Amino acid sequence: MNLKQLSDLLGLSQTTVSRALNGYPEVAEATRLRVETAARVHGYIPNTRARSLATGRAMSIGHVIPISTKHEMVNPIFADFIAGAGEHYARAGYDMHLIVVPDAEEARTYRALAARRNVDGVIVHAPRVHDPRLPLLREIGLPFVVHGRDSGETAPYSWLDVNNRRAFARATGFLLDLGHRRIALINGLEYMDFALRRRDGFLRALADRGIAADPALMRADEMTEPNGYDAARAMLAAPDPPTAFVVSSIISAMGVRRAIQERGLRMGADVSVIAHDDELSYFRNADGAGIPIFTATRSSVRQAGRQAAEMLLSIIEKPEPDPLTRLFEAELTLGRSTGPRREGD
Amino acid sequence: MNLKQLSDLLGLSQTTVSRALNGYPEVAEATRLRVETAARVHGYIPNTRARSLATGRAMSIGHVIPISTKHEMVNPIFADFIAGAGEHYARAGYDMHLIVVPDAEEARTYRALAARRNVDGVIVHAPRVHDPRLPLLREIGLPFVVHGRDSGETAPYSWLDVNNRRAFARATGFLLDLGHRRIALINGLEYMDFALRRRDGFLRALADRGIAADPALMRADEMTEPNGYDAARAMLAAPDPPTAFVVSSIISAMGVRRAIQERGLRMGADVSVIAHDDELSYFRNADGAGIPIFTATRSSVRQAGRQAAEMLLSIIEKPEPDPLTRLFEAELTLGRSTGPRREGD
DNA sequence: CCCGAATATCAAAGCGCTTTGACAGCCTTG
DNA sequence: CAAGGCTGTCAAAGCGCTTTGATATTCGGG
Repeated sequence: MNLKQLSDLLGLSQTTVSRALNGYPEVAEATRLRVETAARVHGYIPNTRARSLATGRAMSIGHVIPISTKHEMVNPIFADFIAGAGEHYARAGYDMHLIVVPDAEEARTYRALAARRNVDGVIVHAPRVHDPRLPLLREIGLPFVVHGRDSGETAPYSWLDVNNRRAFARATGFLLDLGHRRIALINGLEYMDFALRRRDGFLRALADRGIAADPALMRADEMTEPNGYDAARAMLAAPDPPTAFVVSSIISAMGVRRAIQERGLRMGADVSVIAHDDELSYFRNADGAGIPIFTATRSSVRQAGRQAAEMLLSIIEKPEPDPLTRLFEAELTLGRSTGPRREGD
Repeated sequence: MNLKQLSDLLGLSQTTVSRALNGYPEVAEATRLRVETAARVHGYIPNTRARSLATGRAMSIGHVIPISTKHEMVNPIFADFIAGAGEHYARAGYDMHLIVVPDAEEARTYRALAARRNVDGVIVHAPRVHDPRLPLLREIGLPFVVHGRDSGETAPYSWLDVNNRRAFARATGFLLDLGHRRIALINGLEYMDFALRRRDGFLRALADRGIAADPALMRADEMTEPNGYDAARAMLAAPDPPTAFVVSSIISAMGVRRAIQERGLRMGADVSVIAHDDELSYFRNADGAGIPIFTATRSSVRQAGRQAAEMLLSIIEKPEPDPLTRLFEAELTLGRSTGPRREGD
């Protein structure tokens, strides 16, 4: 069933039917009603491609997820972010287009994306420092919103991000308040912008108390469970082990917990851990009773997805001269993984 | 730069330019070369929407990911599967379209998807038993490949799946060989088809040795770390605890391991665990030395994604009367989480 | 040297929709 | 009652591409 068939059926012109369906004012209310019921009855739904060819709007948003060719990893927060964004798109009548880009072919892929005009804008995931995608997208003229920020980028752009620096400074400060002095940082890869900010926050909190950071207690790697385990195990086995950990992800924190337990120590009593919790659906940070397992800096990545979608659509639908930005504060939620430094440590 | 501009520039008709670019034989080789270089130089890339309006092919595949409204969870294997599929699409010149569907609105969403004609086919994720999506898609006439199977579906359809029944039977058999008799199953939600098959395999292996299954040792739930922990903890605290676990996911297995350690037991020595390993990029089942942590039934979900994409494209490009099916055998890889039953248990 | 086949190119129709500009018909208003 | 303003509807152009059917051009063979 296409527009022509429907309008023939109704004895109206395609123009009138199209207008009726798209809510234009110049069609009589009685006609609109007649058209709408006919459309419903016959299951008429406009062909997206024809429509977007005519309007110039693709009604589709691209999500560009970089696959690090080195590690072949997909960011685990990606699925939840997508789910959040998808909710908003569905409401707004947009489609979601996924573009999996090996970092080697970024430029080519983006140019093709823009030329082929099948998305109205993109969400940029996992920005690095001096991320080449931002100037590229600007040059191409494709609207975009970045999930995260790029400290290396000087020109303004739209982004939303959690206050990573503040969150990690607070987490570290909290551990210092508990008396800890040997605090380790298990971070993500530090060419990722968020990881750099977290590191900054960590270092700043230490510096504020006049404590020198120990490079042996800082590790940056892909945020997997085994990596968390390996890092923590090595540190705990060293001569002057940490009494507390700040960890960039719940996933690596699970590895840290394993290393702690394996050493016969109790998390929360002997060793404290604060993790960053993105509220991933498969790692709800809560025990059966709903009490958080990890003390955590918390910020829902799913919620971020919803907001990113909302921002991008608003930019596309009515472009503003100034870019949109949104900064979330992470909550610091108390769980059972932190406690005062034990005497003698 | 569009086709008209390019052909004007070259002094050729749009027809010739289009044919030259699309590899039709009726254009002189010299002309083709001239056209191709001009296209490259001026960065001409055909507008997808116009092209697919003309050809009737969307050059786009939909991935329908159900969001269980109850749990608001996104299947964690989804990201890796997508990454694998994405690789193949990129090679074949297809786009990937994501459709996040709350299970309540399935029918409506699919019908709209088909009517709007913006995908040439879909991959169905996470089939349930008697999944309504299969008959629906067949009725609509949209080509599809199911990742997994639907035991409740009698009509033939294209699918690819891992031999879950066999894998879990082997895993259980292996534990029986090691002398274990009290073996627990920590499964996924059993309205999911894969979970049901795993359960079957588990039960069959027990039955083959004449061992009665103990309902107290069987649990089906969302495969999260806390759920694995809760289930294992409860079982280990009961009067006649299991000496081994078969677990449907590496993620819940991490919870099981936690419960074991917390009880002061050693995984692999006091209690054995076999997990199903989808080779998720963030949960590589290996320690620093590359030795698997968990003994596991292993099958790469990323590889499955690649294959699913390949199957679907082949179905779309040259439809066969019979559906395509592909069954993988999971490897049973020995890690350090299994060992013989201890005396006296 | 002409004819017919093969080769290279083209004009135009069509994909299904939106949107512009025009046009009937009707109602006010002076 | 004519002029002018609304209303509701329409025909047709256009979005950028592919593809059909036709038309030049070339070439070898009789």
